[in-house]
Amino acid sequence: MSVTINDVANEAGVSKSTVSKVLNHWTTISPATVEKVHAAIEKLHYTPNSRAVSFAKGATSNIVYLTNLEKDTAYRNPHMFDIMCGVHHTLSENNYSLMLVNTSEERYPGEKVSEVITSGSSDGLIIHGSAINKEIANLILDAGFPHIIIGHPSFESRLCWVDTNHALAGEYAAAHMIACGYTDVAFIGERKTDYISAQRQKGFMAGMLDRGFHIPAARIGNTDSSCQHAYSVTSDMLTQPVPPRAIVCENNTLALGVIQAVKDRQLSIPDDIAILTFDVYPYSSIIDPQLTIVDINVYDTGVQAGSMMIRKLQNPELLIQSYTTLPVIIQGESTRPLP
Amino acid sequence: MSVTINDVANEAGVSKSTVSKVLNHWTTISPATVEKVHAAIEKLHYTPNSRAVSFAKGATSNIVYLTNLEKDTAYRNPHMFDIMCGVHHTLSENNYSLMLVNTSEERYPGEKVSEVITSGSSDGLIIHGSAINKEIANLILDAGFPHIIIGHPSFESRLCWVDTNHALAGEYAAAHMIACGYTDVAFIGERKTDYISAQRQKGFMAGMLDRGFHIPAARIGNTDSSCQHAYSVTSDMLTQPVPPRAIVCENNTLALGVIQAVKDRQLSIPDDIAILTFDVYPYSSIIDPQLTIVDINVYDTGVQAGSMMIRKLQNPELLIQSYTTLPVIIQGESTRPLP
DNA sequence: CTGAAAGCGCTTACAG
DNA sequence: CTGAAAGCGCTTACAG
Repeated sequence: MSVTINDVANEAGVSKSTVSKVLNHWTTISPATVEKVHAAIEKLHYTPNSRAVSFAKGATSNIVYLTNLEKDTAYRNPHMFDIMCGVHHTLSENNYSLMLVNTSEERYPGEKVSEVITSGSSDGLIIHGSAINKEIANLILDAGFPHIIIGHPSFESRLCWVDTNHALAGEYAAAHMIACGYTDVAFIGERKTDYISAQRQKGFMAGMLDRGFHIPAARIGNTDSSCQHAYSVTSDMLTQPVPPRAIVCENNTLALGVIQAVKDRQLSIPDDIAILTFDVYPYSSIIDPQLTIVDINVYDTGVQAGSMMIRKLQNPELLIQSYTTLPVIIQGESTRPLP
Repeated sequence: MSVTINDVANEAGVSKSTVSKVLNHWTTISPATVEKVHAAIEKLHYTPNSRAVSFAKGATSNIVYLTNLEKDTAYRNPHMFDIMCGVHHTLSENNYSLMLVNTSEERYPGEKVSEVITSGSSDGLIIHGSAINKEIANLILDAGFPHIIIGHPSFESRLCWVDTNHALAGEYAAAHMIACGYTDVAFIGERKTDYISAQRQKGFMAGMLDRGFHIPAARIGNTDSSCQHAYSVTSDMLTQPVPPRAIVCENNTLALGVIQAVKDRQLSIPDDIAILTFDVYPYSSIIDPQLTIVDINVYDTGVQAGSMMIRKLQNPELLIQSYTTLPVIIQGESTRPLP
């Protein structure tokens, strides 16, 4: 019923080996033959059966995006999908397809990865940071399966990963504040155990120190990552004899609390207190005033991960462990150079 | 190198046909044989090669989720991913995988669908409303390819689709308002040409009328879908001699403008003006006050679409055109029964 | 530069 | 209840 390589071979008057070689861009076929085969393909509207190709080649041209998918992930963590879109973009350009696999409903840790590896349904694995754990790490390392992890794993290993440099983003925040003329800057972050928050804080403090400004402990506020807690921590800070001139908020949710605290004390942004935060978030656009943001282009992180995967497939020995995407400053109304 | 069906057959002392039958749950195999085969599979850690299975069966156990993916879709339209998660959940339960395909970078309309259909890389197509058009419709109908479209297509056809009943959601809004005792209720919607907004408005007005309350034209505000425009339309409405007692906002963005307009006139919510909107949105949680919402569980819509696809695969003749997921009221602080 | 032939690892009529 | 054999539609050494 559907057109096969044999039909094309007959139509073109060549063997199916030759058709196959044309399809796979072998350089040993004469231009005239290539021409004939293409004409036959056009005429018959032939498309190779991808199941047969996969089977014969022993490869799928498919990559799995492994992640932890809960019912409301789309709202709580849109970044995960933005990354996925970036990955998809690059793979698609390279004629790879992307299959979504969810680790959240596994019967045992590593179940899905085992399946992917042993069933041969995919040539490589891109693993979102939310899904990685030791079981999975061991499975892919033992099998030598091509993989890229998005986000630096929390444990040492020979895993391949790409990540954004959160400490660098913290430095960008410091540089921006100093450039505006703010030298007395506070930092409101998450719990001290939060990796990203700690990195950003570290980078921020180092960036300030490099430029000659030491941030004392009193200017650092750690929260339970709720808006409410950010509000109270900020309120406390603002009642100190000398309040800070500017505040760096580690994320948009904290920023909401910080802004409210500033407004409730009748202080104006940025004239009394300047504010900066990290990451464009779903509700960034409706925060009043529009915040200055140190943004990480996570779509680009996905694009990078996709490229790395393509490189791995060509050169499986490659050990990739790198910080890729650079932060970028999105200027809002919440910071302004001092006169 | 890797374990094949022959290895299992040897280990179990049966033919590979028999192993295959055990794998495919044929009922004609004796319990003793099944036992032996399972033991061999366990011992050898055998997993069937999915490429070979696909090829031999002529089917992939894979479904494509076709959608329009732009760089910032994850932020602008998280619903699309929530639906996708629902689809994935159901398919995964039924041992189907989900492949993501993007229509936004096609060289011509229908390119991706043609590829999917003719290459046989997938057994069915779930199409997000953002990706459907006449070209695609014709391709899948001509090929008789199993498909489910999420969202009622804007043109008549024999396509299979599932959708949520937006008019019904409008009725829910009316019923809730009446139940609270609000009878003079305004509706702020998008442009008149917006399908979802028009459906919600229609259902709302019908719901009010059914309960004996006619909504006059002066109580309907159409906007260009911006927060700002919602603000001005609402402000105008509130300066009328008799302002409405409650307002139904067709979406969260409009609600932001409406709330601001109400607050700027020193009116309190819900004591002076009650407010209700549709859909849980990324920033719903930070709107002050928390709004009462008529929500459509779009994850469930995805789940339904997945189930329908499974049914279609079993019975390709099935014509599915149905409204599935029911709306649900999420009570917030912006409406309250009158004393 | 081209083709005949083996083979990829399963499934499934068919025969027994 | 079980197995031998053909076949799914390609790719790829190999020979010429």
